[in-house]
Amino acid sequence: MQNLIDEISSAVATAFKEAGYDETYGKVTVSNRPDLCEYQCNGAMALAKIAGKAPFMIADDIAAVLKNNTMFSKVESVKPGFLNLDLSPEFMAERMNKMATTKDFGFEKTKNPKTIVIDYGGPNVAKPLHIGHLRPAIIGESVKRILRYAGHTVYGDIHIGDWGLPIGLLITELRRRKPDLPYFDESYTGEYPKEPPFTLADLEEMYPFASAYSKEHEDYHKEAMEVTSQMQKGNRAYRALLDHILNLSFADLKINYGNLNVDFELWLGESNAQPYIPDMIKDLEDRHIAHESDGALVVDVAEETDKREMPPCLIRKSDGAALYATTDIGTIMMRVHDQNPDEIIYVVDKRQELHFMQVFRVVRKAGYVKDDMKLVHIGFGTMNGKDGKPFKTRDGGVMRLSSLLKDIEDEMYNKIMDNGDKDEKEARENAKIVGLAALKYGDLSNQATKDYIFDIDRFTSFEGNTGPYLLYSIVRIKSILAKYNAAGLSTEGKKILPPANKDEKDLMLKLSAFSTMMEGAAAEYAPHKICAYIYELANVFNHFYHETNIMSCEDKDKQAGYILLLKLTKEVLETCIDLLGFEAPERM
RNA sequence: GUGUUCGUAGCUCAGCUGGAUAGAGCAACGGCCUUCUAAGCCGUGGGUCGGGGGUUCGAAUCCCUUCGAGCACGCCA
Repeated sequence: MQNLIDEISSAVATAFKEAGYDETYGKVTVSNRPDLCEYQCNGAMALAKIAGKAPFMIADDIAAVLKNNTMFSKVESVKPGFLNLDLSPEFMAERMNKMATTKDFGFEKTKNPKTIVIDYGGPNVAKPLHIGHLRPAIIGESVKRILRYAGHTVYGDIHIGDWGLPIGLLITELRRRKPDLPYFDESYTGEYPKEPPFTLADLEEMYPFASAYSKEHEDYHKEAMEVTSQMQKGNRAYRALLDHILNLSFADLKINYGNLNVDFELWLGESNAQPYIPDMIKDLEDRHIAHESDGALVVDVAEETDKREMPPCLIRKSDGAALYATTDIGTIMMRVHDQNPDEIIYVVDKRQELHFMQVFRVVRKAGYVKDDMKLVHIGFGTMNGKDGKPFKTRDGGVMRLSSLLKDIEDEMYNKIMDNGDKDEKEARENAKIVGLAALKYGDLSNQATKDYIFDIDRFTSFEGNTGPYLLYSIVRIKSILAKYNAAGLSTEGKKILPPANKDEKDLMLKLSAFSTMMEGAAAEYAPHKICAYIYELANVFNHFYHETNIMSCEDKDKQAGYILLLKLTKEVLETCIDLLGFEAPERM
């Protein structure tokens, strides 16, 4: 079903044509002066100069044509040349009923469905998730859901860091501690044990130790580099250890991402891209796309139109090792081979903008991606503390994600209990659900590209533009729907009636904006647009709720109409929060 | 140094493909619970949209300039 804005626009455009003007000026927008009208068209003013006619005269002509259109209850041309429009209640009701009974509330899926890979994880093996992994997970998951809702086929890839020196360090440290393991016996030819010789906790303790130790001891560092190199070349024992490390890490990551309500279709990592690298480097050399510079192999990616200095992209170090960019190029080749996507989206810290610009240019220059392949870097900003500096623990360290989640859950729990809830078990469960919503909404309601201030008190507040406020609004609707059903009433055969007052109409107008909002959110990868929308929707609902007595309404047709309207509101809100990656409890 | 992002109310943020009086929330102050969850609703005060110039009938929005802040700039990932 057509967008409301488009439907109105096309009616106005037709009027422009009928009045003898260029119909492309018939664009309608939601009014920025709700006290004056619901929708407005400013086309007459833009057209005035070209048409050589005063803008208000044009607006008058258009208004005259539109006067008889039953879509509108008010058509007015105002002073400089505004065209002000109100929709008729009957048209509004028809629109609502259609919306309530059409799939996805009448939102039309894209006419050009794409295959998209979205890269939004980036954790490292054997290291716990920390605060730095929060934004990519939250934003990436939401963007994935939004694009999927828009009709695309989307694969989320965790893109785990499982290839570099960290693995070498772990193996080196393991050998130092347990030299007698069969993995370190070069004459050993049998099967390696199925059970890992360490736990995840061991690994999490070993890595920081090894990392620090290697910085102090040159020979240890060299050994780790050698082990890394051997592992990358396919050393059987080291690969077996890598598998153990990966298995433990994956299991743990699944739990931790699960707690965030985040999941991935592809559990691939840097190691999976390695098979593509040797041929890729050879190809770049053979075709003289890459050349040597100070002993390293680089690809020039500067373009004439560059305003900035564009340093070449390094793809091989002078010691022969691959780097970050090399792996990312290999990963793109792997994705082209496996999913053949039309678009790849990276949800990665904005500080890496230059890196992605270089990588994207290399793959284009080398022709590794089709010309119309879209490569996007959604660079998100830093999560800062209240002091405006990057968020840290009290002692200045990097906070674990699990600690952060626990802090928020506890904070929520205390607030719920303070609020007079007596059931501790339910309070606990709700604290988890509402806490996650508080966290995600707090993050997503900001534009992804901007830095933002993480303020646990503000995010978990029940008041204002917060996750909890939205959930509360949904719960209120659920409660009244339950009461209606419990009273043995039914909306069978009933319809949403034309709005009788401003509160009803405002709610309907806001609901009608859903499709347009979704199009914008999908086109711009902008979860914050959904946040802004549901906040406004919750506001108009709460206002309506406050002004309207539903259960005590004598007129059963009217009452059923209200219920249907609330049901629609609830479904739209629930759909939206699902796209943001959280859910509402039954009661609060 | 070069480039880039940003600067909107005391605080946290929307608005930025140009339109009518720049919007929310928090904080402050004042109302509304014997009636569907007051985690709600209503109201009051608070802004020369960093400064200056330009384009335009019209600029928070586009262009230039200046000040201020963050970030990135070949062998880490």
